[in-house]
Amino acid sequence: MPERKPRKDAARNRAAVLAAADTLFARCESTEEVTMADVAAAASVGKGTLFRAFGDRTGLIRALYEARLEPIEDAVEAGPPPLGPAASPLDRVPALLDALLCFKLDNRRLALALEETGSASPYQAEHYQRWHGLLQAMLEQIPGLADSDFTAHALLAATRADLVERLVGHERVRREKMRAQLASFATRVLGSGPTQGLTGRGPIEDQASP
Amino acid sequence: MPERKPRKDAARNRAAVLAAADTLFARCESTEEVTMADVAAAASVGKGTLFRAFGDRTGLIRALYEARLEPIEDAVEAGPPPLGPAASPLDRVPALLDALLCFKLDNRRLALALEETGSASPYQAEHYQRWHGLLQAMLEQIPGLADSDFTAHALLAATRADLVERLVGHERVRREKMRAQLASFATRVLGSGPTQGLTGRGPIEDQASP
DNA sequence: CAACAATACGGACCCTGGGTCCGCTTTGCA
DNA sequence: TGCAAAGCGGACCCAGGGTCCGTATTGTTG
Repeated sequence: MPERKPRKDAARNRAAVLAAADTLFARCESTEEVTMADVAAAASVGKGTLFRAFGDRTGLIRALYEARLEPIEDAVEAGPPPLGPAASPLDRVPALLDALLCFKLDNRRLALALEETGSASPYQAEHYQRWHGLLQAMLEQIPGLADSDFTAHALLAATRADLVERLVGHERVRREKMRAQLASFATRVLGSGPTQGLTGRGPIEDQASP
Repeated sequence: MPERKPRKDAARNRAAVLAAADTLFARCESTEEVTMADVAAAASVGKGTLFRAFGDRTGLIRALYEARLEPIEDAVEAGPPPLGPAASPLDRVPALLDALLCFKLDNRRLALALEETGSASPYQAEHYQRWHGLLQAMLEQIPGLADSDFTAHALLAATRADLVERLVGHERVRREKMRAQLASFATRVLGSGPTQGLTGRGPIEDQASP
């Protein structure tokens, strides 16, 4: 494959931009108040460099987002139950939703930015496809559950960044409460209770937004 | 109250703008490709007039949206069951969701535009509050259902414009199929089947998008 | 080490598109 | 018919995403 290794300065600049963007996004209320010029300035880099490295605004946000998402992907792909592949669907579906919820709680700004960016919102993001496909496959293994495609979408919709933002930032719902509510909702949809409850702060450690 | 009646030409222009915007939005794939200048030109009106009448882009879209929404609001507020207030919650919740879904199916572009506009998406729209409040009140009357606030949000999330757009425009799910899936999903969440099924094209007649 | 591609840099520049301003026109009341 | 008040419209403004290209770095080759 044509994977050519980048020049040293290019790599350094890319990292600087990522770090600067991360800081800036975390500091402000909405990512929309951070301009590309701001990011470039904060990273001590020219706009040209910024755009060459990430293509466009969406590319930058996506890069940031996917880096943060990696731990969860690993945990789902090869981690221990209830998130990992060894768990039974009845446990794993709630676990996945909970992991996603926690992720959005910890990365509100970023998730919000990504789901708003572009036109067709989160549905065109490649990782959405992954979550949906996985969830659907799990739902299909649950007896008596039809419409796995739609159901997967509907369950994921309950973890959307702007809903989370609304509940946490506006209605002041507490983290644990929201996790419990989502779990209970999922349980209802699945048709019977899971074999174990929620514990701890979240399935994956991650830097919380300030 | 300080409700002063507008001048005749102002009223005419307002109507012209509304009509022009409607046509333009219906014609294009995404409302984002329609600029305010386009709307003004199509309505044979200056940009100043346009902005004076609606404040800003969001105002225009909202005006269009709320006009379309009125029939549903009436039906919910004072219509016959299962949408009207006489119905039991177990019938009315699915009916409301179905009405909302049909509305979004018939007004995809518009709903999409509104839910994307601004930052905190649909949750800051005043009509969302209404649907949510109503739904929550109904859920509270259903025995054995906790977390009515969250549940209402989650159910509404399943009718979000971009999800509808995704299913209909991308996955090519047929209208009736989607209605059935949503109904079935709602049923699951409510904990038991409704006392009647779906019939007809939709609860409210409305111009379909071309 | 010198020379030279190839690659990257960066900030001046462009352009779209939302929103404003203000001199002119229309309306409608007296 | 006269005269405010209300409204009109399009020239204008400006933020901000994205591009361009002359210059600077890199690292490779003899």
